[in-house]
Amino acid sequence: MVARGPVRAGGLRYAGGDGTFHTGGSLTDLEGVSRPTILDVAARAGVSKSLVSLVLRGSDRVSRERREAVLTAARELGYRPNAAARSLARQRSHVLGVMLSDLHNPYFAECVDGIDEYAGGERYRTIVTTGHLDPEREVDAIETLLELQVDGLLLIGSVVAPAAIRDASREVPIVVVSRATRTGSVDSVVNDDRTGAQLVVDHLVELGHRRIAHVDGGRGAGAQQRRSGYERALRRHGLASEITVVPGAFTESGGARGMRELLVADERPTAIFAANDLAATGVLEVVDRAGLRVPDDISVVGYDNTHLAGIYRYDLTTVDQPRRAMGRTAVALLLERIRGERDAARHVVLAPSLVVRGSTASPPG
Amino acid sequence: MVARGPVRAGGLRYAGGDGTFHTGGSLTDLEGVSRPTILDVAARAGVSKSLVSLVLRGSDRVSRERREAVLTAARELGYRPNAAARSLARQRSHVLGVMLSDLHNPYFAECVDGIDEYAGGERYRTIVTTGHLDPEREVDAIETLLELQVDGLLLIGSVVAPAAIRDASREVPIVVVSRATRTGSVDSVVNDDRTGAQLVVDHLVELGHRRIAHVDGGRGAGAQQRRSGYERALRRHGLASEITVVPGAFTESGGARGMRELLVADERPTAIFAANDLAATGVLEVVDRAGLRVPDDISVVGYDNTHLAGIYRYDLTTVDQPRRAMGRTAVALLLERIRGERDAARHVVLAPSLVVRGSTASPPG
DNA sequence: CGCGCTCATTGGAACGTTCCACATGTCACT
DNA sequence: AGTGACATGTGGAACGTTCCAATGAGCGCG
Repeated sequence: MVARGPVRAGGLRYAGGDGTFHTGGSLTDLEGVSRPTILDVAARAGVSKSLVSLVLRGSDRVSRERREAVLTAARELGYRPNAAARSLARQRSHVLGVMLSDLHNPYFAECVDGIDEYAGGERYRTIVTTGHLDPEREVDAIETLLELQVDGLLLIGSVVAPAAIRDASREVPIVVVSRATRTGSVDSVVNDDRTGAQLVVDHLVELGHRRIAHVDGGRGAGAQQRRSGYERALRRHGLASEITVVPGAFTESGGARGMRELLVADERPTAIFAANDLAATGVLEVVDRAGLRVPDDISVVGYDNTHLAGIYRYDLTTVDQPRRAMGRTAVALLLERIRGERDAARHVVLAPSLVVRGSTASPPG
Repeated sequence: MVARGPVRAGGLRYAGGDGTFHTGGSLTDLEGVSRPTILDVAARAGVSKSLVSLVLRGSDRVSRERREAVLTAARELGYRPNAAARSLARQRSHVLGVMLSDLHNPYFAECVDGIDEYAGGERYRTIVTTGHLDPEREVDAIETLLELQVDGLLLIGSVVAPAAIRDASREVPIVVVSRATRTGSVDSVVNDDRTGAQLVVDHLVELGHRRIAHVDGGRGAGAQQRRSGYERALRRHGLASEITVVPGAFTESGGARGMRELLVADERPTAIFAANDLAATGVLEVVDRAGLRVPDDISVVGYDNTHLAGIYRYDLTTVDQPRRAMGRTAVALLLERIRGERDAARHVVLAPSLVVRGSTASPPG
C-alpha cells in the first residue's frame, strides 16, 4: 500500500514520474459536501443557531436536554467551529502570534516552549511564522500574523527595523523577546547580558586566568552588552590592560574568524569568552586545528547554554538564559496588555547563570 | 529609556517587582480607534467599497485615477486587510498550515525552509503550530490550524494517531512528511531509508569492514526500514552471518545504551551504523570513554546529516536526506490537491545520499 | 439618432459566528 | 387571579470581506 515496492530515487524536484507512485483508490472523502456550520447543528438538534452558539461556548443557562442534543448533533456531524467567522463576530481571535527569527536556532525553540506552556494554560492558542533571519521576510511574517487578527504579537530574536515594530504596535500589543528595545509602546523580556558576561569573567579569573579575550557578536542582539560586561569585569579585577576584543558574530564562522585573529597575536590568551555557543564552536574548531588542547592549553566559554554546549565532545562552560521563563514572562506581559490591565511599557530583565563544564580549567603552568 | 540602569535579576516568574521596571510615558497609541476597514478607505477615496476591493485585489478593470485614489487612501489610513473576513467571504484562506512535531529538531527546521520557499513562490502563506512531540498536543495543534481555515495541512514528523490524520483529511488536503503512512486519503513525502542504510553498508564494506553492527532506532519513524536495509545489504555482500542489531533509539542515550551492549560482546565490531546522528553521538561518547579512537579503532556512521554531524569534533560520516527538497515537494503535492488537479494519493520517495567525513576509515590491521 | 457594446463602477447578498433585545413559559407570592 | 421574577430560548443585526447582477456612461456604427 505504502512506500514499499518500486522504490526508486527521485530528483531534487517533484516533477511527476521518478520516485513517485500512486496508491490504489483514495478519493478525498466527499469533497463536495462542505463543512457543517452551526446552522446544520441547530437543524439536526432541533434548536436555534443561537442556542447552539450558547452551548458551544459553555454557557450554563441552557437546559440539560438541549445541551446534550446539541452536543451529540455536533459530534455526529463532525462540526468544527470556524475561527475566521468567530474572530469576525467577536472582535478578538484568542490567538497569539509568534514571529520567530530563526527556526534553526535551538535557543528560540526553548522560548517557544515557555510561550506555549503559559499561553495554553491561559486558554490562548499560538501560531508561529518565521522570518528566516531576513528583515524583509520578517516584515512579511509579522504582516501575516496581523492579518490573521492575532490578539497579540511576540517577536523572538527579531532583526526587523524598529519602525516596523512601532507600526505594528499600533494595531496590537507586542512583546519583544531577547532584544533590547527603545520603542515606548512595546514591552520586552531580555536576559541581563552584561551580568552574564561578568559571571564568565569572574569564573575565569577565579581559575587564575589573566589574559582573557573576547570574540564578540558584532551587531547581534545583546552582543554589545556582553562586550561591555566583559570589559567592565576585567576592569573591576584590575585587568584593564588585558582587555582584548576581536570582532566576531553569532555564528560558527564568526567565532572561527575571531579566534584565528587571536592566534596570531604575540601573546596568546589563556581563555576565550565567545559571544555565544555557536561562535564558541567556531572557536573550538580553530583551537583544535591549531593543536591546542581544551581546557589544558586554553579555556573556552560560550553563551546561551544551547544543547550544543551540553553535547559530549564540546562539554562547554557557558551562560544559561532562563529561556522558558522568558517565554512565559513574555506571554504574561502580553496578556496584561490584551486584557487592558496595563498601559505603560514594561521591560523585564531576567538573571542569567553560569554553567560550568569541562571546557574551562586553570591556565597552564 | 530601555533595559539599562537598574539592572537586577528577576526570579523564574514574572510577578511584578523584581527585575522589572517601567518606562516613562507610553500609551498604546489610540487603542480606542479601531482598525480601518475597506469602508473607511472607500469613504476617504470617494468610491464604493466594491471598487476598493477590486483595486486591492489587483484587478485591471479599474481606471488609473481611481486606483491611485484608493491606494493612497489605504496607505494614509494604514489599512490592513482582515484575513478572517476575507477567508469567510471567499471560501479559502490562501494559508497553509504546518504542524511541526518538534521545534528543537534542526531536521524539521530545514524541511520548513523548503516549505516556506516553495509556498512563498506560489503566493501562499504558511503558519506553524507545534505538538511538542506529544500526540495529544499534536491533535490540538492540528485542530487550531483547521479552525483557522487553512487551505491545506503539512504534518512534519507527526507522531499523532493515524485516525486523527484520517479525520482531518476529510476537511482539508494533507501531506505527511517523513513518516510512512497507510491512509489512502493523504499524500506523503519520505526519504528512502532502506536505500540510505544500504549506502552506509556499501561504504563500510568497501573500506574493508566485515563486522558491522547496527544500533537501531526502536519504534522511531523509519527505524524499521533502516534496519532492514542494513540487513539486506549485509546479505547482499555475503555477510549474513555478521548481522548484529542491538536495540537503541533516536536519542543520544539510546545510542549510548546500544553501544555499551556491543562493547561487552566477545567479538567487537569494527564499524557501527547508528540509527541517526543523535544516536551516533551517544555511540561516540561510549566509544570515547572506552578509550577507543575513531576512526582508527572503530568507524561510526550516523543518519540525517544534521549540523551535529558536520561539526569539527564529530566529523561524522552520515546519510543526507534532501530535507529542503522534501519540504518543497510536500507543498507541490498539497497545492495539486488544493487546486483539485489530483485525487489519488501519491507517495513520493526521495533519494538519500552518503556524506563521507572523518569518522570512517579502513578497519585496523 | 438610436441601437447595442464595452467598460468602469456600484449595491446588496452572502460567508459563519456572536450578542443583544426580546419572547415565551413556569412558578412563587400576594 | 394577577403580578413579577427568573430561567430558557429565539430572531436579527452586526463583523469585514467577496462576488454577482445591475447601472450608467461613452462610443462606434448603421
